[in-house]
Amino acid sequence: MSSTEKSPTRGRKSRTNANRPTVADVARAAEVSLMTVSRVVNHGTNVSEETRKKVEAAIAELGYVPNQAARNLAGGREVRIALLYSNPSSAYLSEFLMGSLGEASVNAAQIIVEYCEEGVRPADLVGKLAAHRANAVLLPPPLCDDERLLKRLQKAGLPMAQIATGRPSRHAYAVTIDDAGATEDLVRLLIEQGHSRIGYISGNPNQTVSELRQAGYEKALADADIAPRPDLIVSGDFSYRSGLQAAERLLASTEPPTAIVASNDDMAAAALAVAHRHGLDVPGDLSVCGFDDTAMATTIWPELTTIRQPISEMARQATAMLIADVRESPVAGVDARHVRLDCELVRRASHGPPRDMTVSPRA
Amino acid sequence: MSSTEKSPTRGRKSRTNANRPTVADVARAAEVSLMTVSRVVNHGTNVSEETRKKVEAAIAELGYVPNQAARNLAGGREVRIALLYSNPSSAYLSEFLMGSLGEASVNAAQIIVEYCEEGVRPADLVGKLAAHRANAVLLPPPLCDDERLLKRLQKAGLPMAQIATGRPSRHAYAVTIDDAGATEDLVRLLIEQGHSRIGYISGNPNQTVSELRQAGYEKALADADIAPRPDLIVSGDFSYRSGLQAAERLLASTEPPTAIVASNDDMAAAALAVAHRHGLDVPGDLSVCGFDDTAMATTIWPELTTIRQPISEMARQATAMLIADVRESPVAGVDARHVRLDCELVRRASHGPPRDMTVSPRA
DNA sequence: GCATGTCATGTTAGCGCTATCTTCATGTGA
DNA sequence: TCACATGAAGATAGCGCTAACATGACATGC
Repeated sequence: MSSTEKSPTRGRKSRTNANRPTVADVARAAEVSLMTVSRVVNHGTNVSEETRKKVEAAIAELGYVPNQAARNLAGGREVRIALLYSNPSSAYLSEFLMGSLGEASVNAAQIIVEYCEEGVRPADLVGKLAAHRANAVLLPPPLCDDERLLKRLQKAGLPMAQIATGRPSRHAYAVTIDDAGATEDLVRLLIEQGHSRIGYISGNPNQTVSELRQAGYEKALADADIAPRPDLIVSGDFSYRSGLQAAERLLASTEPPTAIVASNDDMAAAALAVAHRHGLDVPGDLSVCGFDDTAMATTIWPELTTIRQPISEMARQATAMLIADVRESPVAGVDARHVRLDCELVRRASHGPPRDMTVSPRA
Repeated sequence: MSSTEKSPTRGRKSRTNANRPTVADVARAAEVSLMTVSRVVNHGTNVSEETRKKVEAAIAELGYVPNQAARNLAGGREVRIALLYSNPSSAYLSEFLMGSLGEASVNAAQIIVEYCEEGVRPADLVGKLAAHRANAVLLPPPLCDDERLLKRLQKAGLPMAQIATGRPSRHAYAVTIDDAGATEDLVRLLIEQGHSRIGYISGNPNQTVSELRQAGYEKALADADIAPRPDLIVSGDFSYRSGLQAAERLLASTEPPTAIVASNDDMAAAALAVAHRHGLDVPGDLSVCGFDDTAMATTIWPELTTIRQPISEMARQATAMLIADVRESPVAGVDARHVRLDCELVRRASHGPPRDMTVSPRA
């Protein structure tokens, strides 16, 4: 029942958090007032260069680190960002979290991870968010495309950020990549290597990026005057399983493709497995490309040629936007901003010229 | 420059956090004092049943949620747990994070995710932790087995928790499973189905669980009076890549195994891929089993028979232990507690009786 | 009956920080 | 010259909560 029994500094010490230096300590050391220290630590306006240096020296010497709890209390602007997820693709999620948690940690914001079932009622969800005191929401795919959810969150006045959506909302922040362009690049690469029968495995139609990626594929073909063949476009849903089926169908064709572009890495990995099961050499007999550059891409063999999507960076930026919104702009929701990040074509070992090309290149 | 210009409630409102109800509001509504509300919200000792009900009703009515920042400030016991990771196996990490973040969120603790390179100097690391004001450390594998790191953290007086280690330290909390027993069960299952040539792909020797799992394999063989064959034990390092090589070696044997037990799912998946490349049917020609039951196990085809390791629950419990330590026990480090959780053999489609057994069972 | 204990509750004083107001020195232009 | 803006500080008052102590109402034992 008693813990501070033998503590030499009763009462006092037991409440203080491991007697860490406080602003007061720094102020004393630097021979300035409390507020001056606070000003230096924060924006740093209205402080003379000389004073700032003194304070900074004192901070360094004492190893002062601001107490975030006190800051939040005094400032009244605690940032609690709910990360809603429904797609348990662990590779995506963990990379996402790395970016988001990193940014949150730097800015002393809280990330609350909330699993959101497929058919959850948006109203219930909003209630839950309130209970968690969330004041911003992070929406990775596929939730970023859920219109009802977006509308509900907007109505609740919560700033939100869509990550990797194909259709950024006017009422939300959004961080995207050029899905169409990236896919186009990938397909163009294959065409340049001599492929003309290029199969495509599309993504889940409930994610808006699926359309964009497919459009990129079609555009690349059109630009090269290759007539699109409907039998070379097979629908998947981003799962490995669906990739297996899709690849089987593509390879069962009477005139099978010499390359398969899958709209994510999981399905590309599945296509690879199917190719091997059919006794095909990759990339000798069949080139296979993916999208995302998740861990899977370098896990499997041969390593996948794919599009590197900067998931972690996207999460980081989205988180930063929300933090800025909550901390600064009280008129949230109107001046939403959309950001598009670059992505990169990563050439690895799963693609190459088609077999007939290696015999007589440039046919 | 000015934001509260037209605000009807100057000064006052701009500082308060979206005028949420506070203890004072609840106290007023319930007609009791501030402290009584606090007591109800916390431990709840020394409050009459009648009063408690009144307060709880008021809390429910107003939708009061305690302000954690204020609590931490007043209580002086902010919990900041550093999660050190070096193994970027995303499947593991994201499941781990789910458990840990969930528990942390419920208990209003902070999780700080810190990437820790292979050869980082423990001294530097401790410095970094101090800068983050971390007051507890979570150590997933393989860091949980780094003796130098453990020693250094202990010296720094930081309570720590090892997750999935084979060698719990006296100075740390630990959450483990019965790695040896689980592997034994798996191998026994194969033996019961008629296998006797069972290959084994071991894990990274820098993780203590590797030994335990292999010991389980050997024990199961010994119990069944099957002479161990050194050529059936191949070393891997938990990576898919190493699994490919190991499986190739096993299958290249003059008398190849009829089953392969890999000490994790990634390597089992690799073994599966190699089997397919060799034209072997799984499980018809070869049974393949894994360990962990990560997303990989159900992603690939056929789905993997494996050991389900409750990663998320392990992370949750470890986090809970650390929170309890920081919040309550000031004599940390001595009364460390170790917990062992149950794990489960998950029978899926990648195992079955060996081919010759299907012809003449019970040979 | 009075000292003493126990329980339910109230009062007070901060936790460490920042918003806001105030002060005091400097410019600046009429 | 003085009113007035501007910049660089300091003083003060809380943010919402809880630890520690104080109070008052009973029950207990001698």
